[in-house]
Amino acid sequence: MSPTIKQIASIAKVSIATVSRVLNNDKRVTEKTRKKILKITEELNYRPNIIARNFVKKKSNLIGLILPEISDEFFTEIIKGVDELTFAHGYYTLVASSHKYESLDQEIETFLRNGLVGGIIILVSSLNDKIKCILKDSRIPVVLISGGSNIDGFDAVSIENYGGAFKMTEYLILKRKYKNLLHITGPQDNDDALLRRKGFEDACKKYNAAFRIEFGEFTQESGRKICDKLLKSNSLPDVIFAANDMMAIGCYDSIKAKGLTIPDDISVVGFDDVFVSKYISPPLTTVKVQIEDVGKTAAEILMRKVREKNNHKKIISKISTKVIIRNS
Amino acid sequence: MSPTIKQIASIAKVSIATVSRVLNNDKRVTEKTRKKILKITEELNYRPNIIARNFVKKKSNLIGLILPEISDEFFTEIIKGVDELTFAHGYYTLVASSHKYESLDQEIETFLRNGLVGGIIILVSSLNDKIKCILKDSRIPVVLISGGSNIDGFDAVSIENYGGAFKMTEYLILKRKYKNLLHITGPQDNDDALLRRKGFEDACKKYNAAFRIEFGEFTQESGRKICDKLLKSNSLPDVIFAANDMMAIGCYDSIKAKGLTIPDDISVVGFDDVFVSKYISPPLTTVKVQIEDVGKTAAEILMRKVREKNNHKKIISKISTKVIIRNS
DNA sequence: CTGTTAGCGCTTTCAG
DNA sequence: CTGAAAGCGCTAACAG
Repeated sequence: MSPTIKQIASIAKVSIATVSRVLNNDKRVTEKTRKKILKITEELNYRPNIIARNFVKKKSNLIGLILPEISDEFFTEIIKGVDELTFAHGYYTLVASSHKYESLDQEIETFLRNGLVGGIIILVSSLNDKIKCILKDSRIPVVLISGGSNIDGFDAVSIENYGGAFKMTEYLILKRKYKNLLHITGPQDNDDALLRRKGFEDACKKYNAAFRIEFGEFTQESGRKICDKLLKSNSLPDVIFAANDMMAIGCYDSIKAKGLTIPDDISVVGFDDVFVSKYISPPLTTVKVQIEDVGKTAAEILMRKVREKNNHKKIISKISTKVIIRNS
Repeated sequence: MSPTIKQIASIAKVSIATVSRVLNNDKRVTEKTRKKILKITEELNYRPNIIARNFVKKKSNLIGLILPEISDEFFTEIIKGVDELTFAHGYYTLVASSHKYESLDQEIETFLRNGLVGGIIILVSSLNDKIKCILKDSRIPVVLISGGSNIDGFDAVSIENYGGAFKMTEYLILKRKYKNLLHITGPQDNDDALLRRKGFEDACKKYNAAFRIEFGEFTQESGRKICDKLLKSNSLPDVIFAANDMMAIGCYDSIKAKGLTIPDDISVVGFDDVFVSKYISPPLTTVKVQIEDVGKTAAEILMRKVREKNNHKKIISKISTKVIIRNS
């Protein structure tokens, strides 16, 4: 068995309370006994039982990170950002994919109440009422990573979706002189997709450009399919603005398969700036999102909430975006 | 406060033992009381306190996954593989980057003994004696994800590094008729790098091909630098076999900057088959590693060990590799 | 079938 | 400054 404070106490011939005090840097111990106890813990290579400690203190040094799935780069960056920050605060990160939302609400509820974690970060593409309701009376702090709309009353960090899409569209119309634009949006219940679309539409309207919308799924495959269909028709837009890079890459596949060239025959731009975007040919013009910052910021907010139990001020943070001009 | 079994017991007018029994599917409870208690737990929306449960049972439904860092795709895939499998077994995954190995051994030791996790998966590039020693007398199961050499006495999963490199080299010599090869290896204390290099060398020797080695760091930057230096010299090899794709991409950067073309002027191949490899131009010929399987297999082994406490047979699993021929 | 009770390892009053 | 003792929520003998 691992040594316990009881054993240490008996060896040091003091009470367990004293040992506990030393371990918790309580000042009320003579330097002499402190030294003695420290020496013994050292020799026995003692590690406090965190479970026991968490149990009695009714708090946890774990934070939960619930993701819809752990698949692409986007999630890695978030995990990384969260882990870095929480680790620096002495917390561990429990990563749980909500496994295709089979029962996101159940999973959230369990996490909220089983005492395992002291706080929780949830990445949701959209917030339904049921989840809102569950979250509302959570006793542990919750931070949302979300599209950005519809997060009334929650701490959240989101991407500057609207602004990024607007800026990109502005660039396409004003600098590139495109007059006929097409936007491939993401899943219709996805907040990020919604806001990017709105940014696109508003910019088009503002500058009187012709535009239309196609409905994708944020996957490479869906981008390819939509583009295939498009190329068969006889009304090509000047540019395809895909709501994420993966769909843009799907468009690349389709366009190249047809023997057309980007951007001469048709231009394609994306959103996210995933790793591959600068390596594909031609390098993809896109809206850069510093995703690691999303995770980091969410963790920062959460850590603050966990510390300052009484701080109930809602924090909403927006991670800015930037148009990256390459050659597509 | 969240409801406890005590409250449920008092409402149901039974003892806490009975409540505990129905919660743990103990048969020794009448259907009637079981129903009654279940109804109450339902109404109160009771969730057992996992910390308390783990504490008294002296086991944990958490498994720890220690990574050197959470940066690239390689780690995402592993996290994904591990999470999927453990989740299916009712376990959660604690992801901890060992944060640039500041003190990997300390971190491992803490994990091993603080009671938090019931098992642990460690990704190490090489195993030093100190870590081995710590691992040797662990009371919880440990599975290593490692290069493959030097893992005597541990459960481990590794990549078929040697075989993959050998196959690739064979292909380069036999099919592509290259006579003068160069290998950029990885960090010198990295087992994966070591074995890939050995596979390369042995194949070259077997077929009497000329070869030399350059020393990289597994980073894109190091690949670029080495290649820059190489292109300035007057002894170009027919092909550069980089020990991973990122260095191969670095070579691409260097070669393209010089205005040379791949593979006509010089060929480049890699190892890993990361996501971007098929998108760069020209698509990279490489050795594919099914990395998700690495995580999944490690988790599988760990789950088995956690279940069958008495099973002390060591399991070593090797994930196979495959040469992917593209156009580089 | 059900209740009583001890105790997991630790923190935290409360006395001394 | 130090010790005794209670108790966190739950499980698991042990009695009945």
